[in-house]
Amino acid sequence: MAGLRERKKHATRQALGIAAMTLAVERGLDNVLVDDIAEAAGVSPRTFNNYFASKYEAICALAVDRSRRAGDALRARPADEPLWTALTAALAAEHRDDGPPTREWADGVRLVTGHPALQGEYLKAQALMRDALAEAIGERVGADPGDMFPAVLAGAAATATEIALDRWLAADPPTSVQHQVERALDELAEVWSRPLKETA
Amino acid sequence: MAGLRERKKHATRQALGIAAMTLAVERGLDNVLVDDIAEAAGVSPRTFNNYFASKYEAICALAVDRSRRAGDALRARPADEPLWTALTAALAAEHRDDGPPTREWADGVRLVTGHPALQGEYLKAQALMRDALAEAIGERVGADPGDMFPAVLAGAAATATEIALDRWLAADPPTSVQHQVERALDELAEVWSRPLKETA
DNA sequence: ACAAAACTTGCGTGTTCCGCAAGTTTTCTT
DNA sequence: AAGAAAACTTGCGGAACACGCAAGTTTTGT
Repeated sequence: MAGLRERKKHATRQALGIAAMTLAVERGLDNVLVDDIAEAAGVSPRTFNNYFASKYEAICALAVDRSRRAGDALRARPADEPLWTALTAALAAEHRDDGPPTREWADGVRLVTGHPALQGEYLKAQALMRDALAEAIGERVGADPGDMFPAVLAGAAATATEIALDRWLAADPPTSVQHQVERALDELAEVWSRPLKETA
Repeated sequence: MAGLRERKKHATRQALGIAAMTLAVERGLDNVLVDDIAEAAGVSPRTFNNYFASKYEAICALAVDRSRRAGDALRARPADEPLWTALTAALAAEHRDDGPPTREWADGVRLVTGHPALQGEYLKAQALMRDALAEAIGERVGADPGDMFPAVLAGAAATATEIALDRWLAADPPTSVQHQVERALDELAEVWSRPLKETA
């Protein structure tokens, strides 16, 4: 059951992350102070900085957590499944809508992916996802150390996911993220099949 | 000849970037103040912040500039050259050693790619490179708007370049960056040729 | 039940980042 | 060539931030 201490820590981190994101969406990024976030999460301002080095980091915490799960999601797929199937399923599962109402979530994503001041933090989350995926892919296919296949595939999948997110934000009428992710990965498979050296 | 104003601005920006990077390598990132950088570059502290929003941004300015050039480097290749040849040549050219002595440069790269506080800024530079390359690739192959080929290939090339840089930093005996980039891109071509859906 | 380890909190401080307004330099117009 | 317009630099001022430290509190392990 993972110890009280750890559960509390996790809860605080999450509370801070959600508070940060919510406030930023509601009032605009520049009208949110660290103190506000701390207060909304019910901890002291000083404690905020024990969890996050900046408010931007806090706002992107959810994205980071998702990235962290990506590797495990892939590992959770049955071992006899082909890599591509497993990868698609893992990424789709990770983008299932279960959290907050999609509308607010979309605003959050728009903020995080769109605001210049958050770009750095968001890119960290992306990079983490690439790394997590690459490691899991490497394990699954038993790639040897120097092989860049895992990193390249993970990067491509991350790119596709990013494009899927963009399309989802722009989609009218709205669609599910999951659907966009699946579609984008389909396209990725097609793209990958094009002979590189024969392209004019 | 591009106007005096613009030349001056460019010079200041470059001076600040170099000063920032040099000082950070010499003394360690935490022992460099914005004031130090400004003084070393011969401008007022306030002016520093007209050019960069943070000292981290200044330190990564060189990387950003390089990224910016990547797209043009590809565009500069003859139009009748196959894409892959042009891409390899462009990236190799962009990593020719011409700047400062390789040893100091390596320390700089190590700092920028290694220090946690700089990760965000460095990732911005990488992202810029992907975007720049993607755009140039798109133009070259005449991809239509929705096609994710340019983005995916640019991402893969960026990944390979990154790996090349890592290997270069670790190489003993030392090799040229250019060589590592060419080798990594060769490997990328091989990786890309693997059938995605048939991978176990 | 007791000690060790981990976490929270308030305080204090050095640094940062940016708005503002005045002064200077470059560019544009005629 | 001269004067107006636009762009850049600089100092001042202040709000916010990030973090070390030490004292108090909570959880954990024995």
